[in-house]
Amino acid sequence: MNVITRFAPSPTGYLHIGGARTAIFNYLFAKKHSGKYLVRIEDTDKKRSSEKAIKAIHKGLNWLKVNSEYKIIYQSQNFNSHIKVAYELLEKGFAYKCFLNSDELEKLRIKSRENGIPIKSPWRNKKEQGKNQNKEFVIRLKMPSNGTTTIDDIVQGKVTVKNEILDDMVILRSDNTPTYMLSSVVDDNNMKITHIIRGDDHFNNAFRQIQIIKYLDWNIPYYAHIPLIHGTDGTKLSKRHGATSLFDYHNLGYTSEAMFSYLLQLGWSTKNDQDYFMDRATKLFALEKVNKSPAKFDLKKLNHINAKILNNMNVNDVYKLVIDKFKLSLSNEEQKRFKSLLPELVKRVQVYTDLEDEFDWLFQKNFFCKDKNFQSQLQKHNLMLKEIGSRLQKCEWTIESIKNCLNQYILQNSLTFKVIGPILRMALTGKTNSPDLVSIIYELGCTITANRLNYEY
RNA sequence: GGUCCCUUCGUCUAAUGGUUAGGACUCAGCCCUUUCACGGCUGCAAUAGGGGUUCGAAUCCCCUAGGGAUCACCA
Repeated sequence: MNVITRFAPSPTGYLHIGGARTAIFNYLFAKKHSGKYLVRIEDTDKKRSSEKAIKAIHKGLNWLKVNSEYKIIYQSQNFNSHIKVAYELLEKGFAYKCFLNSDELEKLRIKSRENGIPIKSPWRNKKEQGKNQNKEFVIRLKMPSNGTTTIDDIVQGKVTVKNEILDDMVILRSDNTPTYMLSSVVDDNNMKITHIIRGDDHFNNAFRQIQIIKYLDWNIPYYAHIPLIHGTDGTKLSKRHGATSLFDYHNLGYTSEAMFSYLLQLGWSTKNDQDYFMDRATKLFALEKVNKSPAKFDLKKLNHINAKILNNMNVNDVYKLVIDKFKLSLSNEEQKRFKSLLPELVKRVQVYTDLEDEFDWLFQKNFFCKDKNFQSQLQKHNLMLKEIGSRLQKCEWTIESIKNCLNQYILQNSLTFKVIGPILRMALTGKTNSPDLVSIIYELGCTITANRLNYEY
């Protein structure tokens, strides 16, 4: 089979992480089967759609590297074909005009809900609309009233529903625009989508939409309704759970590789493999292995994956991420210093934006320790720092010599590294923890090191 | 409320009738160590509850409880 999948977001806001995961699944499934992966913007609701949102979605997809290589499809551009189908359904008797006004509809809705029956307009069985000819109407699909509908969903399994619970959904609005329920089905058919992979909040819709397909005798696609992502409290992920926009995670210092890997393993895995990167995932991905139950979004695990990825990345790539993020412009010397120290610094953060804390001592001219808590200690050991500083100035500038120089000082003064270490660290970095001191001294260079050790506190 | 779906350590999950129920994250402890990390090792911790079927059930069936999705001229 020639697999074709699609990711079909509605451009009403940013790309949220649930949508991002749906995109990943669609992308991977298509790649795995050497098929096509398409993106379709579902902008049937013009009032809620925006250009800005479309841009945000592309930005997100590009960042995650799951954008389509094919032409992006805009649903609104196919309106005419959708409308045509609505009238075709009407002509064939599978749909009907409904002239209910909003008050009448509201009453019907309340009644339906009380009785636990779906909405079916009284116009369903009226032969001709005669005097209503000029009134506003919607077109509703005439759902089968008996029998059952079964969908063999790749993720959810075989599910059967009684047709009597299906409501006569609106397929064409009174302003002559098609609804999502119609447009989506028509576009999927036109695009020859073979596998519809989407959030399971659409599962109920599938039983309604499939009726259109049956009436028109179109090919029924495979369905795979993947579970939603939940917040830590078990409810559908929303803003109160923290960032829900995919791109927020970029701004927070997560790599797209980490997001990809994490989102993918939220609901899918093979055996005990833990990290799935693009190339491996495309080989292994199988919809059948997707869990039916929703998974909770766990930032701690994301942090862990991100830290691991950051540490396995090429130094230049991490460097670039940080430079871009903070718009740093560094001298050659500073660049070299940063890159040399970066592998050690990265071990200490989970998101690369946390590296910002290191910028002061790394790049600030005339740096000195500003932390009040350490001032007295620095004053107390003023002489020691100066002595070490002057010894270092005479030292050949290699890691080995610097190390020897410090060791000599320790030996001659009957000290241990534990005694001088913390003081040196405060003077050089202003902090109580840092990478190895010898490397720091080496990378800072003789002049800067000496200046910092000679500072009068 | 109707309909549909779900339920294995706190979290993500493995185990498709036979395992001391495995791994990963988190947490705790230890080792390494000039600090903080990295890394390594060890530990805590689960089959929602109740009935069946079976020699044997996390796994199959039923009931209960809990959770979720959906019920628009939104998508």
